[in-house]
Amino acid sequence: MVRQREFDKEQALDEAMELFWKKGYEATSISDLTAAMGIQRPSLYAAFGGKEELFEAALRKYLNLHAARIRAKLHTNPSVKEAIRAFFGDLVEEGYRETPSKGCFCINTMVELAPHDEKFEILTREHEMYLAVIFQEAIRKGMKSGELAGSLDAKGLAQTLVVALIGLTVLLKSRPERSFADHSVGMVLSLLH
Amino acid sequence: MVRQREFDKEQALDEAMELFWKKGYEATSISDLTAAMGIQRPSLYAAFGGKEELFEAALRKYLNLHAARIRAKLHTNPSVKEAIRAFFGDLVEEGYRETPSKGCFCINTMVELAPHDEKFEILTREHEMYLAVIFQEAIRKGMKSGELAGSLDAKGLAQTLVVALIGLTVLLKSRPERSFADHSVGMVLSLLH
DNA sequence: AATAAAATATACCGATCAGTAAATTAAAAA
DNA sequence: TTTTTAATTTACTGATCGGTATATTTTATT
Repeated sequence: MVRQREFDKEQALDEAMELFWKKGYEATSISDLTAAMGIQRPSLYAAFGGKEELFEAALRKYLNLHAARIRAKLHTNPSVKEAIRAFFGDLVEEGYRETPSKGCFCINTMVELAPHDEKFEILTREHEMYLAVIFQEAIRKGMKSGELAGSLDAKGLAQTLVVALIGLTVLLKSRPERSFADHSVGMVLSLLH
Repeated sequence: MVRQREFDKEQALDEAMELFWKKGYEATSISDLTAAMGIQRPSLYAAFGGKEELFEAALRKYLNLHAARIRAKLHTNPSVKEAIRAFFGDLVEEGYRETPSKGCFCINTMVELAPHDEKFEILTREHEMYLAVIFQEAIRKGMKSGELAGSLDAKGLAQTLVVALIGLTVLLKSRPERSFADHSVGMVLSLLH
């Protein structure tokens, strides 16, 4: 009955995600996108609607992958303290290895679009709140196991870790001396003691 | 010998700074700028060179004002602890009052331009390092006066405050529940004890 | 008053922007 | 095999982009 799509929609969305992640919304043109996605212009509009709809789809995909990746990282190590330490260590490590530093697609969008578009304000806010919940779960787990003091404020601590995560991610884009990031990570982790 | 400029260059630069700060580099057009600055297009190019040069001039002006404002805020209160508490309190307060939240021009530039333009990577990095020095001076002052423990790591602590400042500023763009910001501020301030 | 230098205003440049109309091609259903 | 539906390709739209050529106006110097 119908001709079928010649490209893989998820794969094309992945390419769009990478490009929007790396360059942001305004600096990415439809021509950039079609080139990276390997499709023609009308195919993009037929499959994804338009630039903003495509951006939103790419961001939503990123948010899902991002949250899942963080949750997984926080549960690979039996020690919650070690897991969180490794998480921030890897964050810094990757920030210096990757060039240029794409940072976090969610954070990039909070800065570029959230202030002027309520849809992205909500989307990014809910993601950051969700990340706080993920950290909170890990902290509670450590408190239950006795690894962390039962007197800790799990929620406040988790929210503080998210603030530090955002701050570090943005700071790394300017490639400061390594000790700047390392000292900050150490200080933040000391809140777990 | 020559006709003199009919507009005030510093005043025009202020308008450009506000606009770039609010909208970022890519989303701000020359037409937006001339309208806000109240000048004609060729006057802009004659006085400032071009879009990127104007952006850099606006950013440099912001960085100077920003650093001076922070230094002043940290020295209005005889208690360093109270001064830092007030600083972060005001930051959160303003983040919720101002709509939309312009955030920090330096942070916006770190996210939008630093990863792809070494000039802005350096400019923003040096500003954040300078902010850390300003915080460090305040902390050392508190240590000398006996208000803060002499065992504190002033440098690391100052760098951590900068990371928290960045994280909070970005987070506020998504307008999270107030307690999110307040709890994080409280936790970070607890590092001063 | 004449001259020279720079700021102004109008109008324009080619390039690129996001988005689409029209024609062609492919493939499933009849 | 014919028909129908949608994906592809090519080419295009008007609008806007950053930047500038040209001509006019202003003002200090001669």
